Amino acid sequence: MGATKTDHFTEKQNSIAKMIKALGHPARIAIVEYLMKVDDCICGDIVNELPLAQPTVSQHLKELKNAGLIKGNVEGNAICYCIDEKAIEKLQHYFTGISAKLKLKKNCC
Amino acid sequence: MGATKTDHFTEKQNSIAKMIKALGHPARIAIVEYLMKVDDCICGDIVNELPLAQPTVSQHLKELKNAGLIKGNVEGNAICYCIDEKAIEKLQHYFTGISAKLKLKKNCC
DNA sequence: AGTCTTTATCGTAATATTGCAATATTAAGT
DNA sequence: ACTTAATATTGCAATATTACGATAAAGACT
Repeated sequence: MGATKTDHFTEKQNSIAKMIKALGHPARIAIVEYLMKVDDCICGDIVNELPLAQPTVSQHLKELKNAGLIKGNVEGNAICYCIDEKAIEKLQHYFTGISAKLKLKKNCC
Repeated sequence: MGATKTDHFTEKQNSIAKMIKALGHPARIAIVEYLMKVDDCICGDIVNELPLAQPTVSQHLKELKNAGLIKGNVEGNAICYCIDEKAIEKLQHYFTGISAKLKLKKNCC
């Protein structure tokens, strides 16, 4: 085995898991945090910022993009990557929802 | 290679990535969502709820516990697993923080 | 056209994850 | 002590992820 059995779970569960999984790596957290504080978002700057080789960073960016967490814009020679605000909001709402429901519940442990 | 280079990132980045990663699997999302809506949280019920074999579920529970997302309480013969509210809140705050900062910024893409 | 710069892709090695059958462990009930 | 029930651990096969060197692709510049 080794492959996740996605077909046994709901669309929603798979979809949210995919987004969350994309952020489940320190390099990708670092990328998002960098994009958050910077005004122009050039790929090359990200490569310089991270302690990883250029192909590795490129791969991480691809995964973030694939999960819908960032968007890429061709800017002449370079590429400008930005956080997709809506995706982050989706995650925020997901956790806010869980938190709210937990507060209405008495936890047994 | 194949191993994440955690030593090149900050403690915070590694720590949040670890929590997020633990949720980045539909089975573990399903477990958390199940624990959220149910009043007693017996391991056996989770096994029955999920479309996975008992050892697999046990492993997922272990990962969630290891990441601090759930707590386990021995309840006689069975084990009661509950969501750790504080962990979820931490995640909620993390995403709320990003969202808030993004709103103060003009995104270029 | 040739060159430089920037980013992506390919190929591959190392490691991690997923999933399960078999087995072990632990506590309860008899 | 024996048996049953619930959960964990072990061992292993299949697959995925991470990382990077080498190379390709695409646009800018001369």
